[in-house]
Amino acid sequence: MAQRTYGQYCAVAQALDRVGDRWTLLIVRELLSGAARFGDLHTALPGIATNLLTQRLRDLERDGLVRREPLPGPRRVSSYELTDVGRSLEPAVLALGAWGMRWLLDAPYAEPANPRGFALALRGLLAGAADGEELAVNIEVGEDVLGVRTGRGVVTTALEPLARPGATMSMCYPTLAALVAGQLDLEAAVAEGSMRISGERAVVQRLDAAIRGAHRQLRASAAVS
Amino acid sequence: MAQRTYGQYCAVAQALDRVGDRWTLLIVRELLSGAARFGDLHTALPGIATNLLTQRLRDLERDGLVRREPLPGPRRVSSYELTDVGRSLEPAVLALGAWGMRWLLDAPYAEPANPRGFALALRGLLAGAADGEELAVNIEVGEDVLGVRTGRGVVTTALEPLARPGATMSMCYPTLAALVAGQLDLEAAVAEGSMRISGERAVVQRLDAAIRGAHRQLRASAAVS
DNA sequence: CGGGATCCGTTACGATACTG
DNA sequence: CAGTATCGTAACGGATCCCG
Repeated sequence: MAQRTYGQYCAVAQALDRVGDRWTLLIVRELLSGAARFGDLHTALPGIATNLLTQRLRDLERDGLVRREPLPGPRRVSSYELTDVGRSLEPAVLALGAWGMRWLLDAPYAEPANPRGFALALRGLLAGAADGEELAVNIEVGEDVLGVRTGRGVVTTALEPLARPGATMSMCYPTLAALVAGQLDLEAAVAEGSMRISGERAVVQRLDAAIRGAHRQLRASAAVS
Repeated sequence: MAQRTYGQYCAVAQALDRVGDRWTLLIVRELLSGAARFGDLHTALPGIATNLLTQRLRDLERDGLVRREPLPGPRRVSSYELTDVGRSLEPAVLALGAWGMRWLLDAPYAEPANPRGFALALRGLLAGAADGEELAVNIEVGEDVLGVRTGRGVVTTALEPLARPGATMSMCYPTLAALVAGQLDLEAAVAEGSMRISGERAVVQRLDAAIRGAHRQLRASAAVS
């Protein structure tokens, strides 16, 4: 938001002056799962015009949320990644996602599949629910592998597989969506054959318990409505 | 955002489809401190056009975040207040504010004074820092009185004075701003005469400690930048 | 006077085409 | 692939007017 700023003496307004523009927070959402190239972002943000994506990235760079790094190689290809300032938006993005989740709880899965979105969603789900649990799981879904690790107060998810996972789960995106939205639990998914599991069964069950715990919290806070 | 929706299968996008429009989250911010009338909102949101404020309130009402209630009296005056769905946005708004606070830490106070904004800011500051502390303080500032109460895991602030506060503080808005921004602590403010205190001195000191604790956390997370 | 509705110029956005 | 250029459309901002 270069021109239309609120300029209020208010922290929320200051935040929105940086990330309140259309598409901006969704770009940040993507980058919260790691660096990305222009084309990655353009794919993950269906409907954004290329000039607008350029504009937003320039704004974010100017405001110190995003750093642009030229990739090695002959072609002048850049990679965009969050600075520490940008990354520190994660709690706010997760809080917004926790609020917005209620409209997905009963929604059918919709294309296109967004690996980064699911990585972030899992991080948000597990952040409040998996304290103390030490888990390391790879989730194979479509072409992608999400590495999920929870520890003491820390949850990390990445698009890279973990080297030594306690277990590996394999499924398609609609199944993962149903799982994250709390429409399906692991038992049922395995029973109906939409998910395959290898590795330690107990690890998977603790993950399931954590996810279901997170949904209990979500449903409880959404039920007031 | 009626027309331009993201429509993605993503909780963040769903949230932004409801509160991602310009001004919308600032309207919610205002209403988080209690019901308000059209004119109150218009005053608190300098620069918003009246037609736009009307439009946003209608959108929020349609999406179930805001309820419109006719006030008693001959004139057909309405009051707008958040529904439970709307109120459940508070964590996200506070998280955004915590992130945006860094641009206020070294900024000079700017008009206009926004009592509701300060009430919310205090809530955000104390939410993470005053656990266990039982405090009840009235803050007299300008024409307004902010009632601040912290208890076990709960912080409430309102534009109403508390009936039996442990202490009462009196100051002007720039002083309150400096306090909330961590530019000034209570000792200094009292010493320089910009603040008057009555009631239990210990209560005020515990409040001071809580605020300074909150700023330690803020500075720590912002220092990474 | 509070609470809007209407009108209109300006800015931002969205779609597509084009270029190094 | 990573943008730039162009252009029609939708949203915003400011002012004015209206109505009880």
